Amino acid sequence: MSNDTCHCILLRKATRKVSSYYDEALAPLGVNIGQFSLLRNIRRMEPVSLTDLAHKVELDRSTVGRNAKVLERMELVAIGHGEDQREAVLTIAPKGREILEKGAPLWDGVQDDIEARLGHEKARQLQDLLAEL
Amino acid sequence: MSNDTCHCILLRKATRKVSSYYDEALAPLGVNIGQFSLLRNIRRMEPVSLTDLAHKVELDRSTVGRNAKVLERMELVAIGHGEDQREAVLTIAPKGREILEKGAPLWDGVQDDIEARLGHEKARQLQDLLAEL
DNA sequence: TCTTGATGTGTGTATATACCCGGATCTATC
DNA sequence: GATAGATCCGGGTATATACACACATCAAGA
Repeated sequence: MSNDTCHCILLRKATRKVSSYYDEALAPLGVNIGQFSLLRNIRRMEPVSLTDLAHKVELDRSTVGRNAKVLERMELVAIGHGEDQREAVLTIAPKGREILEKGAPLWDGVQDDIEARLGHEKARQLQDLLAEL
Repeated sequence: MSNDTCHCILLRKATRKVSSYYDEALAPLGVNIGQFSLLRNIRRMEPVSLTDLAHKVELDRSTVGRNAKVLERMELVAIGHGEDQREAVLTIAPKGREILEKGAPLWDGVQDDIEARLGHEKARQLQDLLAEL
């Protein structure tokens, strides 16, 4: 019984499902929604340190560090050093900008699909509820 | 902009947050919410094969297999063979039943907290919305 | 300047998750 | 009864995520 009403489990299922929608749409570009979103955050803050970025996206620093490394290997992001030699400074690489441009309409498509399915009212409700958790 | 309205990213954030609520509550028992929930599902279906369990919890078979292995190492679950020699059959071990009993009130606590914070109305709304995704 | 404490990373470890592939077993068909 | 196709699992590989610990660097004070 309880498994069907567990807020956590239901959230996880929904997250896996919705993630796959975005992942499928972005697949032609070779990135998943987590990477695409991280890329967008980096663009908005670049040049940005791992710590600042991690704070922004509300993920552990080490997690962001490892995710960033994947983006670096894909040549979507450049990881350099700031004046403070401790800082790893992230900037978007040319290929990364390309992905951002090509990915925008794909992301829009999924976003629109979801809102169309739920309706604007419910989509808004959902976001409000998630923020209250 | 878009990162703040991406259904997927917001879902992920909410999921991580809510997971931590349950994880903290269950921490004294040494299990997390994913393990506890899996345990509950196994109890409900035991003896159950990996494939059937995976189908039930909507996770990949290999994922469930690996998660089950962790539970086996913790001695919460026993993994044996059915008549069909291919099947890995899961059953709850004595320690597992203990965890299930002790965990129930802890799980209830978190569940109640969340519903108290949101209110029954919104809690219900949330679950309905998640199901529509 | 030297020491100390704070800050920023990277790595080790562990779980969660998915996809793919290979090996074992079962089943149906001939 | 033997073979072909279906089914089940395990392991390899890759990303995502967190926590703890060690190392490097910086900044402030003696």
